[in-house]
Amino acid sequence: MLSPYGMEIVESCLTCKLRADRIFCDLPATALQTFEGIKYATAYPQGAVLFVEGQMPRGIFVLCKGSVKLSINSPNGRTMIVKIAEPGEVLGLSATVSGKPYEVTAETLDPCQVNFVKRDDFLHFLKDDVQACFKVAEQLSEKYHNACQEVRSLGLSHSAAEKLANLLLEWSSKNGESSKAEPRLKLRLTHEEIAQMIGTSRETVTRLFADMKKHQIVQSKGSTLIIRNANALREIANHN
Amino acid sequence: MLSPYGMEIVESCLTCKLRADRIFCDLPATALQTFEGIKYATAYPQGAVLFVEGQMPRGIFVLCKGSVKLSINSPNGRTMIVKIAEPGEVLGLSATVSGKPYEVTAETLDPCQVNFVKRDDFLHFLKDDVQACFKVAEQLSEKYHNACQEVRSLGLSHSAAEKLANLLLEWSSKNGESSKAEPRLKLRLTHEEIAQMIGTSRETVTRLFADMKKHQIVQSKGSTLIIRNANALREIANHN
DNA sequence: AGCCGCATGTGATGGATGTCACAAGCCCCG
DNA sequence: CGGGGCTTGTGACATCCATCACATGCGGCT
Repeated sequence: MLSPYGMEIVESCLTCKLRADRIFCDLPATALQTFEGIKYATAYPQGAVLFVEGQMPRGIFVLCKGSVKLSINSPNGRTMIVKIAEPGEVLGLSATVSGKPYEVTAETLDPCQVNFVKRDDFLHFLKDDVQACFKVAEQLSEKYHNACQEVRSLGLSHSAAEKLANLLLEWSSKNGESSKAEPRLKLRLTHEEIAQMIGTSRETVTRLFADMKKHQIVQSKGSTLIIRNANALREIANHN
Repeated sequence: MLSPYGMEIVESCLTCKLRADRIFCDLPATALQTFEGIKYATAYPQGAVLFVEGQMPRGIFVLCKGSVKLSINSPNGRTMIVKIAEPGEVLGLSATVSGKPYEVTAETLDPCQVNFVKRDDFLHFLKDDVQACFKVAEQLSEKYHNACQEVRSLGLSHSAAEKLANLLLEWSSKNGESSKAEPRLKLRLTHEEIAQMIGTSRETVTRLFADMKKHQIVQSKGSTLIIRNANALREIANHN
């Protein structure tokens, strides 16, 4: 079966093969059954906006497939990318729980498959199921943890180089390449977007990459980046 | 009855007069009873460190009286104040839930009264009580919300003036003075600490205050600050 | 009163980086 | 193959701010 955007749809959370390794999907069968009843399986094309910061919360979006850009925007057009969400992450959770407006804007980077649950349904679900409720607390802790990392990176480093190095190290640790001598990673974002992730300008990012290439710290092959000197990167990341 | 640091101790959460308006204290009697059984009422002098970022979580600290400075520190001695916690706030919550190290360092600014609950006890408590668990989710949402504000302020503003203006407006909105024509607020922090809150240097804060005084935007009387021109402040806060 | 320690005020200076302006490269598509 | 649109690369320049180095002020303690 194919979805509108050429994706295979995972029919049910009960049979989803990805269940075991997902934070929110490994509830006991009974809870999952209830969840089945209130969720809407949906699909979005690339570039779709799930919600905008400031909107009152309509509900949660469980990301099953694809990736979603979470950003914070200012009225004057500046934008800061907070995170690229991957499958398993629950979007709009904190706003849905607290009833306050969404904190961030969520926009799909790929075609995405998403399970949507209306706020009321979700709150009832939580109040009937301690386990689910606890899972939510865990997810929120995770989100808070990430936000703290963000604050740390933004607040404690003076140079843009430091932040970029940190970002690269973080990325390479996420895809399991960090243990290798010369980790590789696919750059899925433009310089512009990377700049928005570390709160600097596009030109600065370009120049930093140029510098790093000159100093043999990284090397790029098409859209893959090879880290040739991880120690030097770590050096930069921990100040100067 | 007087505690070691000259504070009156609130004996029991059941009779605490502050209960109604506190997020975590208004559970039903039965739950509160259980909570009574696992909490340790403790008191700390000014300058005490409740926990340090990076430590494995020992449990939660419910702040009943006093205020606590939450900060993020870098190995190179730089420090960033994330928040000044007030009574009712639960500290170390997200780390305790997730089992990851504390994200921040908590240090008392006054003599403080604190209810401590060990991690294991707390987790069992949560798993037995949906309501408490939901409260925790709400608190965590709140924390996440604050962290997002922090990211917004750090990431989306270019000038230190902007951040300082934002901070002052936030403070004046918190103590209910913001509606007045000339809101007043007590400055309980030094310029150094204010600088750490907005991620800039002490000298810059001093200079910014001097500027604002010169332009009749604020005026200081001892340790109280009077905002004479809130609109000008808002102007500064929303860019430049 | 006088002194010490901390908080605040202020000038000089250099460095990092935002911004503007434009060149060059790359990719998609007709 | 050629052109338009996005991305990347690069120079020149102004600006903001961290940093250093003192001066001043203020409160408490002896």
